[in-house]
Amino acid sequence: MGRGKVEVTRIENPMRRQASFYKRRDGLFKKAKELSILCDANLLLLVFSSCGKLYEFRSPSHLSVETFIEKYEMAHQSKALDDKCTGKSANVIEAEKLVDQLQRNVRFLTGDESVCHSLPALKFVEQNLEATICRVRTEKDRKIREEMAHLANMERLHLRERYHLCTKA
Amino acid sequence: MGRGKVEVTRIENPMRRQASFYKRRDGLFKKAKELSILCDANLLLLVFSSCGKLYEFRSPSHLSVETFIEKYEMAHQSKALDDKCTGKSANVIEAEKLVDQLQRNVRFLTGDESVCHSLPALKFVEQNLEATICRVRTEKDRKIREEMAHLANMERLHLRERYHLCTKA
DNA sequence: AACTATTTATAAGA
DNA sequence: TTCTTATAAATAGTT
Repeated sequence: MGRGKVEVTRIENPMRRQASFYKRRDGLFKKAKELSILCDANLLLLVFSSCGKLYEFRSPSHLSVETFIEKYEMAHQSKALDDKCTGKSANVIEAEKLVDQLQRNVRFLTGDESVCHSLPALKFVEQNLEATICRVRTEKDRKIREEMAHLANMERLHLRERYHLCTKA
Repeated sequence: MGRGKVEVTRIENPMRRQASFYKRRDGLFKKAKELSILCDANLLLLVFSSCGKLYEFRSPSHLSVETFIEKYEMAHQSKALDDKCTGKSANVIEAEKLVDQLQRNVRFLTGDESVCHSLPALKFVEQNLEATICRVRTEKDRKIREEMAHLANMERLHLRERYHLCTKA
């Protein structure tokens, strides 16, 4: 692309690296936009320069970065579900991953790192967390009942089997 | 790019659109990779084809998509903080946005949509939420105490002022 | 998948 | 930065 073939390795000269960054960033965003329009694709592009500045492109059909992440998570959900069905021991690992992700978001919300939230904001978050924990507990209780019913059924079958053995003897 | 200038508008022919998608997607990913290596930039690229399939690129220095989102949130945090300092009424709107984001993540975890989580997973999530709500409450209480102290101080100053007025008279 | 005529991107220089 | 330009790279249409 230009005078002389480019070898894909880090540009050591900082000036040239910066110049190249501007040009290639612009080029990449242009290409991203074209792909989304020409081919009707949804896409998210986040670029952080080496000094930490953020540049962002989202295809217009999507409202927010979060919407993309949601879709991304959806696309991974089926995989996670498969893992669950095959290797049962992967359950906890999966849960840990999910919770870790939640933790990160929560850490952002509650702001361990010097963000001071307003009182109404905190009240709002608190209420929301209460509602969420309620939902999780309901689901947990349902699961427990389900498991107990399953055990009870197993027990019933087992007893019946023993009964048959006894009558045969 | 190619035989004839391209006008940037949706390709209506589905076959040609699909062909173009493959080529441009590959091109875009190549460019993304080059930018990250040549210019030492961190970047995330998520592409969803029109039929919903996900293609992803992350610069190697980042471990996960979540890490990117975290950085993205950080880059927006300062802006949010500014909003808070200027227009105090923006507080609740900001909180609502944050909580909405949390809600989305939580919805994914608790799975309103047919994902059935294991019992250990749910227990883990529950414990985690309990810890979180505890943190939020602590912060809320701190805020309340802070505000009360402020009011008490105002009251004290007010009383002293009245005392001066009385002694003068 | 491959080819190839063109357009497009961009590295280096000004 | 911004523009110019020589050259490499991408890709639309075709096979």
